Amino acid sequence: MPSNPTESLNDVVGVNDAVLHYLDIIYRLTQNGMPATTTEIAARVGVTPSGASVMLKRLAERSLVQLKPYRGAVLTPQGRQIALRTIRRHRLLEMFLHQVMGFAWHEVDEHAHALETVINEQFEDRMAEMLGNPIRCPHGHLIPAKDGTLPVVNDVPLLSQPVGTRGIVRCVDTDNPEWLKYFGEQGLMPGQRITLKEIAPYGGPVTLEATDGTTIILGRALAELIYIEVC
Amino acid sequence: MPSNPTESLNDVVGVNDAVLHYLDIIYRLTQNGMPATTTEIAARVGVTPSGASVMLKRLAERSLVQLKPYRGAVLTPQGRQIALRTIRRHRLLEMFLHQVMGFAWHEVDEHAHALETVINEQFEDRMAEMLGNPIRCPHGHLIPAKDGTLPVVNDVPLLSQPVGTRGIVRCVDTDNPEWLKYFGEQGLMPGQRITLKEIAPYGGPVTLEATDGTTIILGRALAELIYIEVC
DNA sequence: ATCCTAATTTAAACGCGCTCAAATTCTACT
DNA sequence: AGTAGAATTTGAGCGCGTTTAAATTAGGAT
Repeated sequence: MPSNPTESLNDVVGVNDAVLHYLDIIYRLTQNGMPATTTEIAARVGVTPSGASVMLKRLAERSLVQLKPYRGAVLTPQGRQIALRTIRRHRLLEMFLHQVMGFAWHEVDEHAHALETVINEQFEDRMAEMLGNPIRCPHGHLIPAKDGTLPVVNDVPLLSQPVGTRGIVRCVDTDNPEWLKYFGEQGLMPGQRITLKEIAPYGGPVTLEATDGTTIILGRALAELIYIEVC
Repeated sequence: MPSNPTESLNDVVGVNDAVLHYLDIIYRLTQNGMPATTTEIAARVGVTPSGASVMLKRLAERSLVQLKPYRGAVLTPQGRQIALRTIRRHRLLEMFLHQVMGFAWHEVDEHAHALETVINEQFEDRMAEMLGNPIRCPHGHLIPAKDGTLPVVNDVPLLSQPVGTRGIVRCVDTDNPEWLKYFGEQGLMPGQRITLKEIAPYGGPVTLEATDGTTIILGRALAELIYIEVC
């Protein structure tokens, strides 16, 4: 039983759940501009490095990734396009699960991951329509358009800004449910207006102030996940 | 990558998408009280009879079906329970897709089929809650409760009734999208009040009258799919 | 009772994604 | 430049669901 009953782009080369998962992960890992290493990919997919190595070779044969042996992998334009479609579906699903079905923002990633490779284009379109073509998922990640283009935004890392900066939280860049839950409890989610009050030296805590005057103190690791739009 | 990230009942014996699909189909085929034959099962799953035969043997080893060689298969209590859960999810999904997402009733089966094995219990519960614990899918099929029990209803086959009977359509027993579309165009869907006007002899057409006085003439094959509650 | 045909099962093999163990290649340090 | 240690790839093999082709069985017609 072939597992993936999807359309168009997919069956060009016999793409299935596993392939989509790899492409998705490689896309994320290469967003910093660097090739993704076999070991990194293996860790994310939850597989032995040797297993990932074999799979990467297959993806390369199908022209979905560009592979330099011992040097890591990058997506080809075709691979990137497929990855972007999966990511679009994932983030639309997260939005749908949150807005329509009322799941908490730290719960949506798990469900979306399970569903992203089995829904089809009609389902994708219906969600987008119901949600008014959102450009961000609940965590603030950008939702690629159907043609693979990404919306242009002004997000900057909170910690790239000088103390005193005021802005609106736009993205909390993690899928970790515990962290998300904690962020939520602190009121730190997209839309929240904050002022950067203090950055303690030597990797120390970061102090923020919310609109209502509440003071929020975060460890450096968490603060690094926040992106804002300065205003 | 193991494909089925579900819970409880499933991983008792290593149940996955393929197994769920088989159990679902065997449940449907055995509803008439007769064992399901290998060829029937193979046809529904979309697989060679030999393939189905092998798979059935495996299901029997796992005590999910009771198999008499050359005589057909029946679900064990355990197999039936798993099948009922999949069917519950399938029909809840159909209801969700129809009521919440606005898909037409002839479109929902396809989507539900793709999703039924990947959603988890939390998702199932959320749908049931949003829909107010419905007991029927959009076509009128019964939705098993979480404990596997089926609601008790008074559905009878339309054609088991004498001419002149008045009743409410409760179930249109097909998943065929074209037929469903046609039924819908005739206004024949659950809830519609109808009167059985005439049954032409020798397998001829069946004449109905809707509440608004409209006359509907159906071929015998389609009429046999309709179940009503007499009133 | 026997035979024919259709249904079913078995046997051998395949594709895919995976693991473990061994071989290879890269990289950084001396 | 040489080499140790880490990363990566290769090779052998497995599990699962599948297919094709061959063997077996069931059950009605004669």
